[in-house]
Amino acid sequence: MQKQESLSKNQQIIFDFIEKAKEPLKAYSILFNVQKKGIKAPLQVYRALDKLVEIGKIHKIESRNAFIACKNSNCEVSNATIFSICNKCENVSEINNLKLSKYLTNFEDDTGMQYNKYNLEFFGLCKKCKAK
Amino acid sequence: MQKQESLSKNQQIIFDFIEKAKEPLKAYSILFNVQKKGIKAPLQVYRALDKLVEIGKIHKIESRNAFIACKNSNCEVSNATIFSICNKCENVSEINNLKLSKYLTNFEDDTGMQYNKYNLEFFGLCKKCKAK
DNA sequence: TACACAATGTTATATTATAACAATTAATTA
DNA sequence: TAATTAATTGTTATAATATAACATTGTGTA
Repeated sequence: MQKQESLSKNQQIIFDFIEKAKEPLKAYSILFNVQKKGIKAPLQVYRALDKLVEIGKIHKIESRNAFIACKNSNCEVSNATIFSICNKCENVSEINNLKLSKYLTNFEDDTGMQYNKYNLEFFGLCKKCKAK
Repeated sequence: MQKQESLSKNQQIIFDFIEKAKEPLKAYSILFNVQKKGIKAPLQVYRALDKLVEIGKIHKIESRNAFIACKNSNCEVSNATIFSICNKCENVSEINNLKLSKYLTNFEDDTGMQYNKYNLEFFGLCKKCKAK
């Protein structure tokens, strides 16, 4: 059985497209763009996206319903993500801050709940938009 | 002009319903349940939800597309939310941890971006589900 | 009272995502 | 290598989530 060392055909097509992009992509925008590669249906896209998220090659920006390639090798292990989102230009970037990620990974509340995953999204104005 | 000290009719109906609920509610489930109160269209629900989120009376659980009443008076000021989500029973609760929220509110990365809002969702198994 | 703006009502439609089922491909193991 | 098992694919239909556009009504304030 495939051990996810390599991606399947559709997964590879979709990952390549997301990785090349500079901003998070929406599922139907991906669909539109990979139709020339033979991917015709939403479900083909969503299945690949699900898998890619699962194995940590991409992340979903929940507040935007969009997908972005992982730039942080740690994520593949931890399933933990931290993003910075500009509310004006919609620029999204992954925050790679060891101190913060450690803090969150080790976080325990008083309920005895055990966390194996978290997703954090920071919103604000990026440097460029602030200057305007 | 109304200063949001009081809610409008639709806002109040929808807030009351969400506040009574013990779990996060989806927009169309809210719609179905408030139809007897005269709210007939999705847009009426979404408009009220938008406003209630904006003024901090409710929060959106982004990963679930669901809405929950705020149990933390600080949120109304800060727009900062931290949730704990059980992946099995789907129980969601707001984490009220001053140390963590301060840490996040004061967080600065090296991009010079200024954050005025964040949303954090922790995932795992709650005590009950872990025991099973 | 007149103005400005928030909120409402309504219809239509856009966007995001999954169900269900059949067929195929790839790794495992007997 | 044949049989087995699981992942992946293909396809059609449909469910679930959310917004556009426009007309109207309510409410606070100058």
